[in-house]
Amino acid sequence: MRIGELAKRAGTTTRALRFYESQGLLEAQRTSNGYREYDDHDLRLVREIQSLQAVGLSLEDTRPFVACLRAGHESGDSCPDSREVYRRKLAEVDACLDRLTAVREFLLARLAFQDPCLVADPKEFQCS
Amino acid sequence: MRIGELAKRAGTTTRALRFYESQGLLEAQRTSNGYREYDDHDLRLVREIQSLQAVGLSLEDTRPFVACLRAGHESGDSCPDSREVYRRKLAEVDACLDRLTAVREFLLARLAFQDPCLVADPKEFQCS
DNA sequence: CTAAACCTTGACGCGCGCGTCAAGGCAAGG
DNA sequence: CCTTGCCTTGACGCGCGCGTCAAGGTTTAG
Repeated sequence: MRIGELAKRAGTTTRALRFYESQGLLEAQRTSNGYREYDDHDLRLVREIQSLQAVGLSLEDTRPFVACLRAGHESGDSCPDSREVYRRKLAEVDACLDRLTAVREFLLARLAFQDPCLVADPKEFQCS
Repeated sequence: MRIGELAKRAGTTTRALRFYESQGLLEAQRTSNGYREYDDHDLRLVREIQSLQAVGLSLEDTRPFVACLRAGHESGDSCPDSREVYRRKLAEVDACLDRLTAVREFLLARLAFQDPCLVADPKEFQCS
């Protein structure tokens, strides 16, 4: 299949596919007229990239998964490098959760602080 | 005080302060030679901006807080517009927490089982 | 007098994953 | 023949909050 059909079947754009190729994530055969030619295996690679991006991994982070599939493994995350990416991302997510939880509590506190303005001295807290 | 001293006292850079001015967040008097001149009130404004940025608010979101302080209020978050920003940000944070929690569970599942199952439909997992 | 250390405006760079022209080649239908 | 709809490479745009020169002017210390 050519790039347009691959894009359609993967639910993405030709621009994205060409970008993946420029980043060395996706390769393509070329027909005599210079058109890119893909097969179902390439579709599988693109879907792998998409699902990983959906989880918040960067394109760079998807590299080991793609390499793992290219190496013939059934799933992209069965290789050590891929699993290391998972672990690193998990640590990032945990840190992010902590930070956001703190931010959330800060916001709740600030919102609650002046809500009792109806009870407090109206000269100190202005609610308009 | 001039811009260098304000930057030092606020723990930021002159570039940031000039950028705030270009965004209409910070104003400055000018001396005869064209230098910006600030006072303690401006320092207060800058600190307000910084603390809000630390919570994850964009510069645009700090605008109501600065305006609130300029209007003479004791705290930047005592005005309705500021509180609305707080509420909107809280909703964002809550949504982000939900997404990150889902991502975390996905990562844990993938790491736990050597033989992984297929990914669910790719949804948006974009979190700051 | 010179050098250092301030200040000014203006403009480009960066990360990241593409979107969006631009300018053209190739293949097939009418 | 022309149009339509694919395809090619190349290059700039975007968001956001500044960093980082560039090319000067001003003030102060020695």
